Amino acid sequence: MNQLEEMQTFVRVVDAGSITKVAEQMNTVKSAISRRLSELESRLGVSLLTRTTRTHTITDAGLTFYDHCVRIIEEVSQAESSISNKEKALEGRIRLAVPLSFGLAKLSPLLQQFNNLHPKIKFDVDFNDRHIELAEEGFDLAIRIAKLKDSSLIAKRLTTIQLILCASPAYLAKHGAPNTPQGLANGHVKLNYHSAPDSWKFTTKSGGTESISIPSVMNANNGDFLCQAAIAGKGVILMPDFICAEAIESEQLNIILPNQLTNSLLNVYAIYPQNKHQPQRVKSLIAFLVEQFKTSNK
Amino acid sequence: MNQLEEMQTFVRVVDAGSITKVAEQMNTVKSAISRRLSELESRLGVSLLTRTTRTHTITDAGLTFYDHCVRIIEEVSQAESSISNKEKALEGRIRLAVPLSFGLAKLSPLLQQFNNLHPKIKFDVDFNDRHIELAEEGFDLAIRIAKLKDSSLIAKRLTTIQLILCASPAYLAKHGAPNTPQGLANGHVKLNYHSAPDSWKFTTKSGGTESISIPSVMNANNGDFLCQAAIAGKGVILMPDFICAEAIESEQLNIILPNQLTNSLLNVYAIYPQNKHQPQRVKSLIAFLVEQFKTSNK
DNA sequence: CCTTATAGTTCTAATATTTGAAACAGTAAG
DNA sequence: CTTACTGTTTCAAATATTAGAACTATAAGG
Repeated sequence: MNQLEEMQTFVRVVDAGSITKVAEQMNTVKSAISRRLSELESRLGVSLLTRTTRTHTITDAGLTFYDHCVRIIEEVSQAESSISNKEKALEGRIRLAVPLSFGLAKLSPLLQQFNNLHPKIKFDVDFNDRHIELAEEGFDLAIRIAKLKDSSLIAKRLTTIQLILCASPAYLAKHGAPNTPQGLANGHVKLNYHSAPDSWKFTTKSGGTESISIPSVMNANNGDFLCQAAIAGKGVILMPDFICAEAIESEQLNIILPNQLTNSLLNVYAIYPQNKHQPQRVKSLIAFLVEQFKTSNK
Repeated sequence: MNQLEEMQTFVRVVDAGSITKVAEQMNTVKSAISRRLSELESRLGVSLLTRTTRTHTITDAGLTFYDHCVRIIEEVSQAESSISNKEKALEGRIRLAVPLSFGLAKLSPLLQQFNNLHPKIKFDVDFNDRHIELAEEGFDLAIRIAKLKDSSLIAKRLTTIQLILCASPAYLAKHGAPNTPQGLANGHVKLNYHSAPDSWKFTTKSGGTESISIPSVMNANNGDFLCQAAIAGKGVILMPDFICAEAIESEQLNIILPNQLTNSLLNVYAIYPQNKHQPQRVKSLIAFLVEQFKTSNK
C-alpha cells in the first residue's frame, strides 16, 4: 500500500486519459497501473473512474480527489526538494562551538575568510570552554583542544598547539632565570591556566623525565588574562603559543627552558556527530579548516 | 519505498522522542522504525535526526521537513476522508438521465419523495429521449424503456409499461370501431409515436399472429402531443398507459382491440455503470425506486 | 457487417520489499 | 561496576508488487 504512488498514478491516468500511456511513462506495465487504481478505489471505497472496457470518465468523487492529489504531490515534492537543496547547497546556518581563546585568536579570521568565500552560509558560533554535548544541543561542529572521549563523534585533527613556558624579563631578573627544571623549583611561582595539570613534566638532557610542581599565585580560566599577569611579572605561565606568541615576539615575555617540556603539544580537533548525511556546508567548512591549518603550519 | 509511511514514522518519532515508543504505537518492532528513518534520510540525502546511541535531536533540516510532513499527512487524511465520507453519506449529487414522458409522469413524483427523505441529495436530471453514453457523459444512473444492449452497464427492472391502442369516440364514430385486427386495416390512420414499429402485431383469438400496418398521418417524438391529437380525433395511437390513462379514464379516448396486442409490455430499467464502488446515494435511489414501483404495481 | 487492432482487467509465477526476532553496541542510572 | 534500556544491524520468513500472458470487450476500418 503506497498511497503516494497510488495518488500519483491516479493523477497521471486522469491527465493522460489512458492507462496504457501512463504505464509507458512510468516504465511499467498496464496491469500494474490498473491494479494500483483498483487498489486505491477499494481502499477509499469509492469509484474514481467510471470505466467501460476501453475508456474511463472521472467521477465527481474522482474530481475532488484529483484536486487533493495534485496539491499533495506538489507539497511532497516541495518538502523533499526544499530540504535536499538546502542541505546540498552552500547555504544555511552552521552551529559551531569553539574554545574561547583559540577561537578568537586562530579560528575567527578563518571563519571570516570562509564567510567571504560562501556568503550564504551563516554562522552561529558559541565561544565557550565548557564541555558541550554536540548532538544534544544541536551543534553541527565543535573545535576541541586535546583529548576527547565521546566515541559517537568523529574527530579530525586540524592543527597542533605548542605549549610554551615563559615569564616576564622583570620577573626573571628578580627570581632568576632557571637553566634546569630543578632551578624552576626554587622559589618560582606560577599563574595557573584552567585545566592545566598541577605539575609540569620535563625531559632532561640525559633523556629522563622530571616532574616539577610549583605554587600557583593566580588561577584563571582565561589565557589572555594570565598572559597579561605574566607580562606584569606575577609569575611563570605555561601557555599555548597562540596566546603568548606576540608578547614573546615583543620581548614582554621570555621563554623558559625551551624544548624541555614533555608533551608540550596539544592537538586541535574538529569534532562532529557521526551523521550519515552531513550538510554540504559543514563538509565544506571542515575541509576548509583542514586545508588552512595545513598551509599555515608549513 | 512508501514515502507517506516514512513521513508518518518520522513525525511520530519526533513527537514521541523515542523509536521504541513509536514502534509500540504503530504495532511493529523498533527495527522497522529505525530502518524507515534511515531509508528516508538516505533518500533525502540529509540527516533529519542527529543520533547518539540512546537519544536523538532533530536537525535544522529535520525541523523544516517535520513541518512539511505534518501538513502533508493532514492533507492526505483530509483528501481520503472527505471523499470517502461524501460517498458513504446520503448526500451529494446524482446525475440522472430519464426519458421525457415517463420521467415527467412517473418518475418525477418519486424523485420528489426521495428528495424529501434525503434532502441533502441533489439531483441533476436530464429529461431526454436520446441515447446517452452513461459512463462517458458522467451519469450515475439512467432510466431506459425496453431493450438495451450496452453490456458494460448493469440493468435493474423497475416496472412494466402497458401499450394501449386507442382513439377518440368521435374518430371511432366516424371510422368505425374495429373488432378485429383486420377491421383496423380498413381505412384507419395512425398517429405515429417516435420509435414505434411500423406495423403492429396482434395475437388472434385462434392463437395466430397478425401484423397490421396502417398509414400514419402524423409523426412526433412526444407522446403527450400525439395523445392530444388523438383526443382531437386525428387517428389511432399506440401509447404507453401512463400517457393515455387519464384520457381513457375520462372517456376522451376509447381502447381498441383490448388484450389482443402481442408484446404490449415494455420493461423499464434503471441502468448504471458497473462501478465496483457506487456512491451510497445512488444505491439508495435505486433501492427506493425498485421498492416504490413494486408497491405501486400491486 | 465482419475483421482486426486496441484498451483495460485478471491471473500467476517470479521478484522485490518489508517484517520480526535476535544479537549487538553503547549509554544512563542506580 | 552492574543492570536496564535505547537504538542499530542482520537475516530468514512473510508479504507485497511486478511482468507477462490470456482474456474480455470495444472501436475502427474495410
